[in-house]
Amino acid sequence: MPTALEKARQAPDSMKARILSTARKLFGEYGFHGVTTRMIAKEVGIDISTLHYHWGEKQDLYEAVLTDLSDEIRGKLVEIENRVHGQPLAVRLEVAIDVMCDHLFSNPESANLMLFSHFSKNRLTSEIDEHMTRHLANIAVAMGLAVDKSQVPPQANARVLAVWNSVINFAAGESFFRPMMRLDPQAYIDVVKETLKFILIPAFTRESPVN
Amino acid sequence: MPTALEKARQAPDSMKARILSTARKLFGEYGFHGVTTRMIAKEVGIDISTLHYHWGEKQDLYEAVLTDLSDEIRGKLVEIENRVHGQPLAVRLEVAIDVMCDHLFSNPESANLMLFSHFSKNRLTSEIDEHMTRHLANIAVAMGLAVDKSQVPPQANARVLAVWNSVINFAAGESFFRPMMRLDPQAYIDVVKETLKFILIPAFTRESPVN
DNA sequence: AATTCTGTCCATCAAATGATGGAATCAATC
DNA sequence: GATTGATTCCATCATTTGATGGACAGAATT
Repeated sequence: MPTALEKARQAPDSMKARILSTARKLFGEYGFHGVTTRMIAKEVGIDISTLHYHWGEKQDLYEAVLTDLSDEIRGKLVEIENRVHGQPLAVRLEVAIDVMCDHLFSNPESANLMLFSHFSKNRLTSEIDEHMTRHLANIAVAMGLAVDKSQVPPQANARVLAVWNSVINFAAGESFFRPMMRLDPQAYIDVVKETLKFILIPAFTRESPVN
Repeated sequence: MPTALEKARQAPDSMKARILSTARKLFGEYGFHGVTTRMIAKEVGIDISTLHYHWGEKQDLYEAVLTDLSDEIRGKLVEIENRVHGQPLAVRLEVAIDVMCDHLFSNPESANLMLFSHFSKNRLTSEIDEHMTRHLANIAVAMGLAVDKSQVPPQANARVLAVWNSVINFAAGESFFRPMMRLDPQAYIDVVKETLKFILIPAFTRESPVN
């Protein structure tokens, strides 16, 4: 008998997982209201009934997408923390920027989904919000901006948000920014990484400048 | 006989202007697909026919909203440029942050609309995109990152975008960020301004630090 | 072999949505 | 006062959309 954990992790080619994956891609491109259940079903190549059978109503599917995204982000943050443990802040920032950029540019819908979920006034995602709040608190502690992850001062939260947002913006905005800069995809990624380091590192290392 | 210019500037309480204003507010809150013409008409207190009579189809109204927004942004940028002319970069940044924050927090839908129009994959707004591209080129020149506004290097564009986005993010994300930080509106604005200056000014002044 | 369970699709529904034609209202002009 | 033009609303349409009931097929279980 499969455990609850095993059941939760769908085989990646199961119908339920394929629907989730396609829904994630489309919701990331067009937002909740810009996607119809028929669009998702057609992209998967199934009937809408099959979609509803597996995921219930549209909103449930959307929330499943956000939960999936939240888990993925947590995984990336853990990976970063493991790689930079004990390093000085400038190095931590640099690695975090590189890892998050590589990840977000390989998964273009992730950044869009985060923007949609943070900036839409349809605040129907309170559970995901709490996950996000925890992630940001962890980053604040990791960056030395707070000592206790349950008591992060507003200034620390704001600084973490500034970092976090500047990273996801360049990923989510690629379809507008990159044509504007006339860069090919790889050059765009390189310029974004360089720019993020240019902007972010001096702010957090000015007490003891690297140069 | 009113000139074309006078006709273009609607009396602010004319029906056409009231519809535009309400549409702007709602599109800023819920995005293009999240708003129905009936929602706008109901909020104005009129029939949908009246809305269609003045603005044609929904998409035309949406594009009018974006054009309106673009004009407003250009006005603010001109205002900033007038106020900081001849000042050193650190001062220019500080004033720009203050003015843009004050403006965006007084017009909460503006930041959302910009996010929607830049990050949505429905790139139906090519004309507005060109306006935005020009605005960003002007900022690049004003910040000394480019000499010729018709030839802005990608790095300069990226740095301007990083600044620009970090400002509008805090405005657009207030409904998520402010509850997270448990701040009242004024305190939130103050923390945002302080954070933006903390992040942005060191990056652009590290050759000659202020301290 | 009969039964049950799971997954899939077809047909269909009710509500929402974008849009329009035409009547009614009202002010300006003749 | 009649006429014209602009504005507004009511009634209505055709599509789209989210969602469901029920038939059907195949696998698993008895």
